[in-house]
Amino acid sequence: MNTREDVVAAAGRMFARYGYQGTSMRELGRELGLLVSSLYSHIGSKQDLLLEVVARGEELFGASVKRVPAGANGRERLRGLVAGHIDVVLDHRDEVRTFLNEARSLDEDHRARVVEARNRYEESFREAIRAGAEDGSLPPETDAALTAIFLLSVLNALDRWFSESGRLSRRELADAVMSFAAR
Amino acid sequence: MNTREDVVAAAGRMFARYGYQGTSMRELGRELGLLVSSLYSHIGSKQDLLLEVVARGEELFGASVKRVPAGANGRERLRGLVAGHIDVVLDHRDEVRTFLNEARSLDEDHRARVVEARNRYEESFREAIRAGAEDGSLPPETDAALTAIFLLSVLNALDRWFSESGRLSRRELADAVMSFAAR
DNA sequence: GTTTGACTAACGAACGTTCGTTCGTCTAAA
DNA sequence: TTTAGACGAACGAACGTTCGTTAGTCAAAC
Repeated sequence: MNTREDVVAAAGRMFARYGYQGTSMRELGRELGLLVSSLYSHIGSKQDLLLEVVARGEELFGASVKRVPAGANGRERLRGLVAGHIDVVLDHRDEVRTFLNEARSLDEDHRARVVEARNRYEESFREAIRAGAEDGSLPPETDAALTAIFLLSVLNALDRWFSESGRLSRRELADAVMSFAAR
Repeated sequence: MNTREDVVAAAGRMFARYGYQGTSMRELGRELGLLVSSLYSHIGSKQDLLLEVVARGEELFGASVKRVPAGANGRERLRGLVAGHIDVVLDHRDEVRTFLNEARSLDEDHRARVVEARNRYEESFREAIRAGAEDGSLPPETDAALTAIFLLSVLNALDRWFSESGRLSRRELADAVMSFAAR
């Protein structure tokens, strides 16, 4: 017997691996040992499923920002954002992948909401960098906009190569990412 | 009247925008003012179309590597690779996007070939970085593997934000990317 | 100078399959 | 006795592809 939670989780897994359009409801059912029609006891539509997975990704990043201590200096806040991002990406690969890659399959309104959430998130990086450049914890000439984009480019690509059993720990990875941004 | 070239170009455009699975042959036909069936006067199958677009992306990156002067020192070679990558990404957005994002829709053999091509390409970055660390043109402790990944993460994300009419020129962008690598 | 035949590009109908979704029914637990 | 979860059949629409056909072009053969 499956719960709604199982269905959403399996959808996340398959959306991340095969994409939204590449995932059929029949295959999703097979993943859970169910017939297609049985899925509709748990969910309203395939689009709802995507919406839910993407929303979870969105919330994970939002929660990560909130966890960064507000009192710290710019560099420490940026470090907190980087470490938080790493954790979110590696601990929730399916939701994050879907959030990052499959948002284009959302209807226009929801896609716009995702874009806005991403902008807000990126702004929190810019803000920390600007603060760091002013309080002296980061090089004063650091370009906040460009640095934020570069950092997020690196961070969002993580799950394509980073392995928990690899050469680097998460902490070492965060160090390496930070030393890219701040010198 | 359309040529085979028109069909491939339109396919690249649509694969880049909507994804392979998100592009129907009927919509591709509509883009060209043709009925679906007419497409098959020019191509063998939808998969062939993807294969061709991806192969073009592959060749563009391969050609870019060949354009880098072999005599230069490590840093200069890396700079050449970075500048070449920027040009390829921005001058051939459709093919590159399809090459980077839609390779998973290829059958296993061709996908494996793409992965191999990407590894070879990444290795040329690592090689230049290692050479630079040895010949003194880059900081001696530079981690070639990690730096290559970071650079390519940044470079591959370019077409999501870089605008030709924006604040940065391509040259300035290359400078910024290089200063990320070489610190 | 006309005819022939190969070739290209496009057509419209149809193929079998898969898609997401709906419906009424059954079963087992609450 | 109610109810939630799974079933199996069915829906119309869309999918990629194939088919036979047609109109137009161009060069060689007559």
